[in-house]
Amino acid sequence: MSWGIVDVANFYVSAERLFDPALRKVPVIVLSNNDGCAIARSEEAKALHIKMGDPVFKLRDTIRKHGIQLRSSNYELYADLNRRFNEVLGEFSDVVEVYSIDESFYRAPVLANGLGDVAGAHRVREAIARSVGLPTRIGLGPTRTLSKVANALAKATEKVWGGVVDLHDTELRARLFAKWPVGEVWGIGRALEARLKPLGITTTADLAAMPPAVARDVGTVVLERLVRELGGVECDDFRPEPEALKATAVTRQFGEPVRDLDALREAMARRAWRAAEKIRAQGLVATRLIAFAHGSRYRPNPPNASRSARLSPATNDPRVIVGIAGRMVESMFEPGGVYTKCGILLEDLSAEGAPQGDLFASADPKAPELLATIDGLNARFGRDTITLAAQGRGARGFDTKRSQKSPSWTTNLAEIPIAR
DNA sequence: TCTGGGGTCCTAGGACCC
DNA sequence: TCTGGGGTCCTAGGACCC
Repeated sequence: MSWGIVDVANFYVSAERLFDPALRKVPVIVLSNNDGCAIARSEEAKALHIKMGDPVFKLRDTIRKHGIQLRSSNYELYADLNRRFNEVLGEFSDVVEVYSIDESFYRAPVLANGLGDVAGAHRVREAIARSVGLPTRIGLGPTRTLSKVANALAKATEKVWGGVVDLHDTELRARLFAKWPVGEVWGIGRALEARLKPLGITTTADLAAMPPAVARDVGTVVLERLVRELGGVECDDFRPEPEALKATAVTRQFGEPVRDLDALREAMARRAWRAAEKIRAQGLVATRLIAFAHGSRYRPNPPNASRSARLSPATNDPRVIVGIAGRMVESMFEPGGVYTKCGILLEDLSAEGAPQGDLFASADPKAPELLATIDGLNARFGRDTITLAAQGRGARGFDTKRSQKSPSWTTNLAEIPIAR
C-alpha cells in the first residue's frame, strides 16, 4: 500500500494569481474573513516575515512600505479550483481522499524496487499545472503519516528535489528524520511537543524510535498510532467512501460590534439559516443545536455565553432552527455588552429519514416539499432570494467585511473574465 | 479602532443502571 | 469498624488539523 499527498503551494495566493497577473512576482497576502488576519502569503510576503495569522492592522506599515497586495478570501473560487484539481488527480488514481481545501491523498503504486512512484508524482504535478494552473508538491510513503511528512519535506527541499519526496526507503527516512523537528510532524502540536521535550524527544527520529506503549502513556492512543505510522504500519483505516459530516458550524465575526438585541438576533438568524441550508444540501438532519455569542477576547470582561438544545425530532427545517436560536439569543443577551461574534453549531447529524421518530413530537409533514422549493428557488435565482423575515433584508453593518474580494471568476457568469 | 472559520477524535468524569 | 462492582451513556473540554 502506498499513499501520495498533493498540496497546492500557497493555495489562496496561487488561486488569486491565476486570474490576476498583476499579483505575480509581487508580495501578496490573502485575508481571513472580515479582512482581519493574513491567512495565506506568497513567497515574497513570507520573505518579509509576515506570519500566518498576523493581524492586518499591525502590518499597515509593512504593507505600505513594500506595496503588498491584499485580497479578501474568495471561497467560491478556491472551492471551484479544489474541485478541478481533484478531477485531474482522479485521472491518475482510483482512490482520492479530499483532505482539505488544498490537499488530497491518493493511492499510489509501489514500484518493483519497493520505492514509491516519483516519476508518476511528477506527472500528476505537471497535469495539475497544465489543466488547472496551480503549483503543487507531493509526498509519497507507505502510510498517510509518512506521506504527510514527505510532503512537508518536499516543501522544504523544493529547490533541490523538485517538489516530490518519497519516504518508502527506510535509510532515507532515518537520514531525514534525524534532522526534522518533531513539532513539524503531522499530529504533533504545541502541547505534545512540550510534553515530549523533557523526555529528550526533539526530532522525528526520536519519535519514531519511541516504543508504542510509551507513546500511548505520554499521549493517547492517537500518539501511539502516529508512532506506528511513522514506522510504516498503517493504523488509519482505509475509507472507501467519503465519511458523512458529523457536525457543522456557521460562525462569523461581525463587521462592526453589535450592541443591541435585535441586531444580535438578526445576525444569529442569518447564521442559523445558513447552517440549516448546509445540512439540507447534504441530506442530513441535526439532533443537537448550540448557539453562542461573545465579545472580543482582547477586551476586559467581554460577554460570553452559549446555549444548547436537543432537537426532537431531528430536523433541518430553518423555521425550527432559526426559532430556537432566536430564543437562545434572548436568554443569552446581556444589555450593555459589546458583541463581536456569534455562531451556531449543528451536531449529531444523520441521514434524512434514518433517525428514529419522536413519540411525542412530529415534524411538519409538508416541510420537505416547502424546503425543496425554497432551495430550488435560491439555487436558481441566487442565494437568499427566499429567507425568513427574522433574518432581515439587505446588507447590515454587522455583516462580514470583504473589502478586497476578487470576482468569482469561475463560478458566476456575470463575473467571468473577459479576454480581448 | 482593527486579531478567521470549520472540522475530527479522544478522555475524564458524572449520572444512571442492575 | 463499616463502605460492592461493573457496566453504559453523555457531556465538556482539550488537542489536533487546515
